[in-house]
Amino acid sequence: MADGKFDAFILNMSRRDVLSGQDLALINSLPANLKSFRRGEELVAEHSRPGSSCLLIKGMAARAVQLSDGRQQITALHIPGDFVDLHAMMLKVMDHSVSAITDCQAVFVSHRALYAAMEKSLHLGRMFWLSTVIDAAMHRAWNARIGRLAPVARLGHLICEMYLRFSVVGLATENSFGLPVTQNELSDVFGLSVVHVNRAVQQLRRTGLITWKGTTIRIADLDALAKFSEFDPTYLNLFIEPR
Amino acid sequence: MADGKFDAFILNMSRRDVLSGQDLALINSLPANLKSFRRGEELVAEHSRPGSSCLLIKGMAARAVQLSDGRQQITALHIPGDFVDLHAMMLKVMDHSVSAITDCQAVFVSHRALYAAMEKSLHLGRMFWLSTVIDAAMHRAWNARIGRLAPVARLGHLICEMYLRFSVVGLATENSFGLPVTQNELSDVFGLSVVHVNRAVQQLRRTGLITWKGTTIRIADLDALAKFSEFDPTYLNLFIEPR
DNA sequence: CGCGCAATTGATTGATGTCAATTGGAGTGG
DNA sequence: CCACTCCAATTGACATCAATCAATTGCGCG
Repeated sequence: MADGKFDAFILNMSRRDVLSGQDLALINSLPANLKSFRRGEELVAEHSRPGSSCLLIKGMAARAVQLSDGRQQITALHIPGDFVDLHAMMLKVMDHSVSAITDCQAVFVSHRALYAAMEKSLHLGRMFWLSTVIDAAMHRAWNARIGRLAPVARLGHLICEMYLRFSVVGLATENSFGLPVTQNELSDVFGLSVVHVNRAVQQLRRTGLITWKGTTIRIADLDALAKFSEFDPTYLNLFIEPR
Repeated sequence: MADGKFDAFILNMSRRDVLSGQDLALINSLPANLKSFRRGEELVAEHSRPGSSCLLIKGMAARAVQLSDGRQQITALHIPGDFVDLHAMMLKVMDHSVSAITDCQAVFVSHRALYAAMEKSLHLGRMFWLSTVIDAAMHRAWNARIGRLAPVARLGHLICEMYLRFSVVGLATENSFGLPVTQNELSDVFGLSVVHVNRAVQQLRRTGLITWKGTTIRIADLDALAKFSEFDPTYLNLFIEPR
């Protein structure tokens, strides 16, 4: 324990509720099986029945729903500290896959160990529940983004979200962060063609609201970007509440 | 208790796991505050902090994310037996609203009572968790639908989903069910214009895969419709598993 | 230096939104 | 039972948006 594997997850949860010493100890003593993945590799396969759930430690991963003709929709982007696959504990059979967007590291915790920890602390159990319910809230926001926002606004909205999420786990500076996602992957996030994503990126650059060079995004004016993109951070649940 | 308010919810859960006698008793003894709503009324307001969660008994309701200019995206459609707002228990602040699509009835159960029941049965707590995690899986499927399916396929996909869900709670016949949702509401579900929804409806009718008169939809060939619409029911979790 | 992937561009086709009527059907009052 | 109203469904014409196709450019890395 205290080897830091769970630090980012703890940061994440601590932004939403106070964790007791017992909760922290239980988390840190979870048996964690560290694995590394190369960009493009699958962490969890669609239709599989995982016996353990993965928590991302390093790099980025995506959940994707696959279509029969090979197209896919990315339904979530995950960053260090996200307990990505807690859903599998209740769902039993994966309705989607999780794969590495960059080289990444994740720890796998068996469902047996998670059940045991939850029995010792009902509150910790609720924290796990909370984590999946925030995922659901993000799914809703992504739905609205795809369904109702113009392409440029979709981009701005995602940038606001990712900036805040990276900030929580200490991976953003005052006004910039790294987003190692290709435009092709973004096209699967936004339900657009690659070409159109590219045009949206350029259009967003022209607004002057952001600078985007390589994988580094610098936000010139977060409030203005949020307004421009109809971004309301409520769904990220970044407030401490007893839960 | 045993007044039937929770029957549809129990049907729903029983299709996913075995409920013990204790679980059933706990559910049926939950203090339930019945309320009626007229079409268009709000059951739960965006940004509110509900102290209780609602379970739909009769009629249909929709979750919707609102945009500043009045547009909205419907992120879920709910039918009798759906414990619609369990999410609020963990989220504390609503990131979306729930409103009546038809006249409807719902019971409200206080979070205090739900916490108490969950303390008596960890398994029941997991059933509540499961319910929200299935919602998340549906959100993912809806994401893929909006992002990657053609308008006609989106319609077919929704029809498959609603048919199965209505079947579970005994509200569908062998091959038909009632879907009291206007094309205008469907446009907010699919992220399309009303006009285009109308054209998609007609196009789907022309395939002969369904008949749709008034609010009644008859499915001529479910397998063919599912194939046509890239519908894979995995995400609905319609299998019994110990959870 | 050259390979390979990602980003970018232009031209074109096809899909979807918008606008403006019109039709159809259920319910209401006379 | 008929006229009227309201709302949902439908239609056609047209403008826009976004996908597709086909290169080309730019950049990181061996």
